Amino acid sequence: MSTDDMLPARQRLLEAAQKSFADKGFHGTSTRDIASAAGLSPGGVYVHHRSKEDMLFELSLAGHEQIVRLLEEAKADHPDDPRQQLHRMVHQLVLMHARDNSVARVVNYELAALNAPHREQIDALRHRIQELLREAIESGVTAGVFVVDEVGMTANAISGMSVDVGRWYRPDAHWTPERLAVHFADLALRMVSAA
Amino acid sequence: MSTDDMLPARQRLLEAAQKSFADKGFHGTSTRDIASAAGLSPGGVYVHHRSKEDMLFELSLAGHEQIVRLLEEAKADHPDDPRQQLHRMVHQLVLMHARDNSVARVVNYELAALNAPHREQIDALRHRIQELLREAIESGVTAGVFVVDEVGMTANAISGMSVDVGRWYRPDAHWTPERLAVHFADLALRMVSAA
DNA sequence: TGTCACGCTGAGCGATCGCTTAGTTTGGGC
DNA sequence: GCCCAAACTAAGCGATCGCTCAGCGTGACA
Repeated sequence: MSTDDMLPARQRLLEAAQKSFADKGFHGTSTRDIASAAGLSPGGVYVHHRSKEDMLFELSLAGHEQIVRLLEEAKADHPDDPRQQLHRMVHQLVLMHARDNSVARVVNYELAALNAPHREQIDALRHRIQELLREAIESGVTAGVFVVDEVGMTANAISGMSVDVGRWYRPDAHWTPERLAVHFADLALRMVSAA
Repeated sequence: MSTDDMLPARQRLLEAAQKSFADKGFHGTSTRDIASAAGLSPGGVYVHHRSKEDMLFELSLAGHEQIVRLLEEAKADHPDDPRQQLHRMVHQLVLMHARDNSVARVVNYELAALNAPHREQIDALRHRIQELLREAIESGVTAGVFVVDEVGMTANAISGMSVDVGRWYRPDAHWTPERLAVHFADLALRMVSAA
């Protein structure tokens, strides 16, 4: 075991669930997997969490809120410079998807396992995320800084290349999350500039 | 039921598995789900397929081979024009990920459910796919047509935005697969051109 | 008409699933 | 020293899992 021994059991369970959901999927993970990874017996899970789906929701909610926060900060940091705003947004997004890669996977690939009310809450946050990206591009077009013929599609392409980092990225000394983030943010600016 | 009634049972089973794997995941799909969607009893699956994992492998293999074929055709169609070659590659890739979006999901998101020997075969095809994209960019750089400082990262960004289409795309009268493909291919060219 | 191969059913095997519950342990407040 | 709440275990519930298998029906061929 690691330093996780010192954390409260509730936290240890969430971290164990996070890891397992990320690399085996929600349905590929048993509550016994989670319990034993957290150093508890199978019944120990339910002292701290109502259900397996509830753990997924808690993790998914925290992950989505983190992304919304990052994008809103990026927006607030550069209120009058669309280029810097978009650059910072993509930088933060890619950084997060690389560095907290297991969080990113749960956020983007385990939505189908949420129940209906939980799914609705998450969908509202996802809508907000797309909206922030779209507005950043839109404002650059309005200011005449960006040249984009299809704002919505371009927003999807930029968020897509960023989100997909969570799928393929593996920690690497050469391709650090920071280097990736800078390069992807530069690419995003190319995507919104005239050819 | 649809016209699927006319197809041989083996094919019907594969199509049912495809659909279910795509929207509930491999572990979220039971062999009984597959059987009943194909109009068979639970035991009927094993007349035609050795195991559930074997069905996943067959689907994954066919999907990956389709992608390799599309990219190799794109390469052969424009052997001396890096811009047209890359444009065609991204166009084909996005078209496929939008149009055959359930195939794309199985291809990209169910790799972890494959057993070790099957996973190795698939990984070889995935390596080939990345190689084809990377070479297309590389040849443009060599020819002085593209301006790219990190070929590998750029290849990952371009394949990432294309692959991610499989995750979010839903059939839509306005955003047809064809329109998406053209727009994403244009964006890819922006990504490899000087700012 | 007899028969044999083949597609398929339906019962069911052993394992594992999410989750509950009775009971044990433990540590802080009186 | 006593007590109670909270943390946790071990056993086990009913359901469902992937998969097997004995047997049934049917169509092609002798």
